[in-house]
Amino acid sequence: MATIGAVAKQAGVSIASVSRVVNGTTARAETERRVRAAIIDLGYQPNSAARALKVRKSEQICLSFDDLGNPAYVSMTRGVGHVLSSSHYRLILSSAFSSVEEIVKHLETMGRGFADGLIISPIYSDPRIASLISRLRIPVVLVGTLPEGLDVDNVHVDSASGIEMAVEHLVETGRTNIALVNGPVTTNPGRRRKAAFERALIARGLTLTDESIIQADAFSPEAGYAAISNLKDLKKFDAVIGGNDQLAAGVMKFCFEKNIGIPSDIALIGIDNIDLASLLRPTLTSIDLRAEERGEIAANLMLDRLANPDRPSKQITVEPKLVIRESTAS
Amino acid sequence: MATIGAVAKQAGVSIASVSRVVNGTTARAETERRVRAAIIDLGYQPNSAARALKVRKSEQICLSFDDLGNPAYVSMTRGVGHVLSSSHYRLILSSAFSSVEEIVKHLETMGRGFADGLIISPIYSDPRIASLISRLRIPVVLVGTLPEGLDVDNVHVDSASGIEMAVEHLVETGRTNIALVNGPVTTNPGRRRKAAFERALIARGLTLTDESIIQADAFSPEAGYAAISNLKDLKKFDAVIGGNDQLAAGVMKFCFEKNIGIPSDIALIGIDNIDLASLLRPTLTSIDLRAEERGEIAANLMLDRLANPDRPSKQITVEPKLVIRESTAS
DNA sequence: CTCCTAACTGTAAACGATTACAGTTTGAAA
DNA sequence: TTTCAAACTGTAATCGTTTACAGTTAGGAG
Repeated sequence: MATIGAVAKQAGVSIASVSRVVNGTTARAETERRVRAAIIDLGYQPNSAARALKVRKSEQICLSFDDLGNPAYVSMTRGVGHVLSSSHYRLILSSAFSSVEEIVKHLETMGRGFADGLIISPIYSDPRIASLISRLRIPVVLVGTLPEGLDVDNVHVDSASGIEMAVEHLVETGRTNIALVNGPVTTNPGRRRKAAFERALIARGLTLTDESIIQADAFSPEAGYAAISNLKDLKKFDAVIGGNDQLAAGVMKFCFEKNIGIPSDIALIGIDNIDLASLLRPTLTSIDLRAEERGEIAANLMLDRLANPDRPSKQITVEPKLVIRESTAS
Repeated sequence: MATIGAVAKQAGVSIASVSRVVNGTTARAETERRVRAAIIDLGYQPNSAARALKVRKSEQICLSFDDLGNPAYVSMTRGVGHVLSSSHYRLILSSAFSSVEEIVKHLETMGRGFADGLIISPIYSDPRIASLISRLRIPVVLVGTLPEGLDVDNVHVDSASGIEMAVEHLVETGRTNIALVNGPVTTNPGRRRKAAFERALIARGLTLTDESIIQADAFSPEAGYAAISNLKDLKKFDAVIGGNDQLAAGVMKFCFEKNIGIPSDIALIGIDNIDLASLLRPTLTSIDLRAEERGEIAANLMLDRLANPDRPSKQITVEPKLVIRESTAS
């Protein structure tokens, strides 16, 4: 494996000159020609560890989230990737955490100069996570609910207002008994959507009982199906909001099997507006949380912060958007 | 930012001793105690670039593929992640390539000691890709069709036999006029599925005309919908095979809108058996290409190769599995 | 108490790049 | 031809680790 020294020798110049040619600083035409020839000759590739050690930069930005299986995160990744591809930073992903421990382990390796910036969207809210993030010496952009007292760039979607829109829309289309099939309350989205749902129902004087919130143990179709199956009497509701589209898809599957008509017997709304929403039958009304856009914003915040390390941190809020489809027709 | 030297000073030992404690070599109990105390005191984290430079290892394995939007790759990632999480290697992902140029750029950075191993699943077959891979000095596991003359570890699913199964199943359930809504033929899967489809039809003496293969320009529901919309006379077919489940979902959507019954008028089969298949209505019969399992196999091949660099390369073939659902009922 | 081995520890040389700084060339102007 | 500034080039220090090697220490055996 050729090093810069080998190239220098082959070209008959100093390693400083090779370095300058590689990094685009000025050099005499003849020098440059010889260096380039030697580089091709030897198949030289600069060693990135050595470079990173010297310049204290890895040219990498890490995007991490908890659940690659959720298409909303895939959209977010697309947004981030799109913005970063026109910068000189490489995007690397780190995902599929199964536990808070893994997140912690991951955050620790972030402290080792492994990336120049971290865009993170944690769904679990554990005090350790906030504390580790605050100790990180690299810029962090947090996508999602900002933990108390953490001062980093943040992009956040007003999911409470999304729930609000969903309830509003259901009421407008004549529904009054609304249930929420919620994701785990150990997660931020789970907790916040639950709270927002309760507020929205109370604000309108709608019935809210213990049974109005049905807890699923994951944000997946299977979990949605299982959760709704456990419900004694689905018929007493005329509308269901899924904690996300996948949960809603599980509910829809159950209703189909039990011959419960959507939207005739029960209206159904999902959250995230992933591709699946328009493929289901009936097509699924959904609250679009603009994941791709949030990814773009996060990436831009990161680039801005990297270029300008001392600016005060920014918090950006994105407004959700109601996408009406068949599952809530009157 | 604390370095090993600062820790050594604080603990009153040499940097060699600190290094030994950190890396788990033997040390006197008292030494170890003092070093650990200093580490916690200073919040020391070893610099990974310096370590990588010295030991010529990054402890990272890179997984790259072209389309994160395809849930099959997400499954594959899960398989890889699962295996790697019990090793000391970190998994990093690199995806969302929009062009062969980007893949090439990416492969070049792989040559810089950025990862210790590369698991790659390229869908485009470009001679440059094969040539770059063969020049890489790190172990490579290729998931998918192995380019001519490239001698690396490989895991490959016999998709021809999958198509075979699909046709067989359709014939058994009484269909004889079968169309394929294929993904782009600029991709390996697109090309191979087309060829396998033609062979299967010819082998059975079934009608195969120019119209039997409908080319979509991506492996997405929208592309499937668009492709099938362009077809003059869908009615002359009694079965459609989608190049993947997402293409099939697009076809299903179209059929629903045009009041074409599935499976009554047309039987439909997808490929990949992603979650979506069981959420659609009717549920979608699909050829399971065992993406998660292929990911596991690939990761194990990689670990094995890393432990044993000189063994001859292995090629492993996975058999697809037909999952029968409603969309092909007689 | 002396000796000896085993266990530990420290010194210093790498790893492969970047970059001040000082020295050398170049070429136009006088 | 000489002069001088601008442009280029080379030397050597440095980034933060690991590790061979040599030196030290500990503690049991004699």
